[in-house]
Amino acid sequence: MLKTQEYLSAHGIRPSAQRIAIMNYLLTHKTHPTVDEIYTALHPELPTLSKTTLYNTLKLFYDKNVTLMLTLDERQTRFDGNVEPHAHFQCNVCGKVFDIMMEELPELKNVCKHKIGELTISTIELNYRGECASCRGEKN
Amino acid sequence: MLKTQEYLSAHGIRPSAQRIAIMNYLLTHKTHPTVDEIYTALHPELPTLSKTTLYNTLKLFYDKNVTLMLTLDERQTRFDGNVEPHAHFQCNVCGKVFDIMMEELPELKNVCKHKIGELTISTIELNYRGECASCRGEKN
DNA sequence: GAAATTTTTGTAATAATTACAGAATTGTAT
DNA sequence: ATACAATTCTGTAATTATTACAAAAATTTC
Repeated sequence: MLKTQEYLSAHGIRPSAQRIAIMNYLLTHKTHPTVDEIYTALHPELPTLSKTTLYNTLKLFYDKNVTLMLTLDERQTRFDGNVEPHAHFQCNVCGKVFDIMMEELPELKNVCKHKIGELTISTIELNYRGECASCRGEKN
Repeated sequence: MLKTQEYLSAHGIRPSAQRIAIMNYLLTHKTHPTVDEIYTALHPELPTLSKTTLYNTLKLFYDKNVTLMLTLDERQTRFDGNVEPHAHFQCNVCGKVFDIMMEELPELKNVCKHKIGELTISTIELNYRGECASCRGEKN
């Protein structure tokens, strides 16, 4: 818990109880949760937490670069506390999202620059979709 | 107009007047329009077109692989009639979306397969974000 | 310890998307 | 051509993620 607090401070985020709990949840759950999932999970611990606070906090985390916002589904935004360069794979069947570590991701910036030039790239998002191992296995 | 009709038929889509108009719009406007933008643009031509038809049709096009659905913004889905392998760049400032042709995109499937294996990849989506040439130029 | 600032909360508003059921259109068989 | 069946289209209403806003609570500053 102390670690999370320092992590927030180091990124210029005042570590309130709510913020620590939310950040901690994101750091310990690599499931790319939606706002609703986070809200439900934190409810026992923080019964007074409001959705507005959750939205505000996640926006703050995003602005301070400690959280990614993923627009994998068209309806709900998902959040990711892992800000290392990596791609995502979402299964069409079960909907689960998997991390794919990919050191070569930053190199893709050059491919884009080479094609267009003149522009400044701040982020890259690489999303795969298909059928995951366990859903594929359930076919037989 | 005849071309679009054949294109739809070739993909197993019955070419109604609405469908032709919508597909035609997507093929001639590479701006990655939202549902609202398509609706407004087609209104003079098809005053009775309903939003529901538009949603249903775009879903159909997506299922039949003649249209991409882009989840670049978290709120609105955007649509793209260009199904050739390409990436997208969205400007943080003006919001415009640019195509980045990229033949090497299918190769990225192998990178993912190599890391995880066992899974089936159906689509790849690569999104860049940053500042476009003209917005960058307006700084001075 | 009081005032000022920041954070949190709850409610209400907004807006994209979907559900649904009837109307219109199109295709098919006699 | 006509009748019937299937498909497509339409408008309205419901759903739901997100945002706006203003007051309450907590924290910081002096």
